[in-house]
Amino acid sequence: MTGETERRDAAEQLALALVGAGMQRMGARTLAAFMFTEKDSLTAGDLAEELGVSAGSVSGAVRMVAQMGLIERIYVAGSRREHFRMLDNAWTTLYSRQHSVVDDVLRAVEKGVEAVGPGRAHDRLEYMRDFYTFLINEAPVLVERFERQRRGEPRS
Amino acid sequence: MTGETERRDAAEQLALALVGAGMQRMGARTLAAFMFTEKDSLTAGDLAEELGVSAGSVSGAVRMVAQMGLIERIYVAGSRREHFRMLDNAWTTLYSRQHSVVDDVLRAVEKGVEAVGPGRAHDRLEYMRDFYTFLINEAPVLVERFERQRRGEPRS
DNA sequence: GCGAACGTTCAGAAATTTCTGAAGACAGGA
DNA sequence: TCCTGTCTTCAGAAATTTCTGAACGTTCGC
Repeated sequence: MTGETERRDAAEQLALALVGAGMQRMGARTLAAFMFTEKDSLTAGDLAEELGVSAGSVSGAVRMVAQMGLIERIYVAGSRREHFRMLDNAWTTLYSRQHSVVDDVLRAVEKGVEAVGPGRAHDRLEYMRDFYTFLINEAPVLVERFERQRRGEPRS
Repeated sequence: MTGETERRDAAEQLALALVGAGMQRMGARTLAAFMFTEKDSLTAGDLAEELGVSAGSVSGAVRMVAQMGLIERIYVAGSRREHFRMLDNAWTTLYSRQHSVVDDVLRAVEKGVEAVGPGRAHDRLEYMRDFYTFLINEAPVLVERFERQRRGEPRS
């Protein structure tokens, strides 16, 4: 249907959008490569070639993305190289992870609430705290709802 | 209750957390300053002094934060300076804005779906597209629910 | 029109992030 | 044990982001 060039362009564009969303460049490109491959798994060498970067860069990027829980190492018999595969729930995982960032903000705000006496600032901080708390609680519910809906299950 | 130092420390900590969430440093510090002030409004000069940075930096940061819709210019009679105030709905606004970033990702993914023929990649892209579409749709609902709940209104 | 008070812009400095490539570590086979 | 293929680490290079400060605009009062 489409040429190799179009595929790569689309992958690069996705990577760019992910960078815009706050991801490291190399990690984003790695994830996009997994997104667009037809192969079962990719090795560090595959990635280096596909992305046109050094082995060192790939090593770092893969480590980061793996630790984010988006890809996993798999062991392929008869191959000495390490193979990686993208997890099915990578995107929902990524969404949840972004909420761990929200958690950091929330902790900072809670400290603020304690550090400030009554007044406008205190009120503002409480409002913010409440909203972020709400988000933290609702995010997993949202993801769960998506998954249920996708599996075609009836609403709980 | 607390000293000036504690207040500033807490503000800096919030700024740091916001940077972790992907905000520009200066914008985050500006927002934190608004969060922690007891004043009605702040001028560029106030911010420069509070944050210990140049007028140029403040100008850029204020522009960015204002354009994000988190603060607004207000006109104070008898003052030639421009005053700024944080909007009450700043945090829900910020949350919604983050979803405009999600929108960029979604567009890139949709392009990918078109650019790739049937196969694993196509399936993965579709799954991702569906999840991000779901998020885009649900985010405003979530915010609305928070606001209703906060106003103490009964569940719709 | 002129000066004072503010705000903005922008070129370059400073700081930070990102990438590379070479050296090293490690595992397996001979 | 030594060699080979693969992965990791890390110091420094390159690119990018961020901040400053000086020059320039604008507005207002006189």
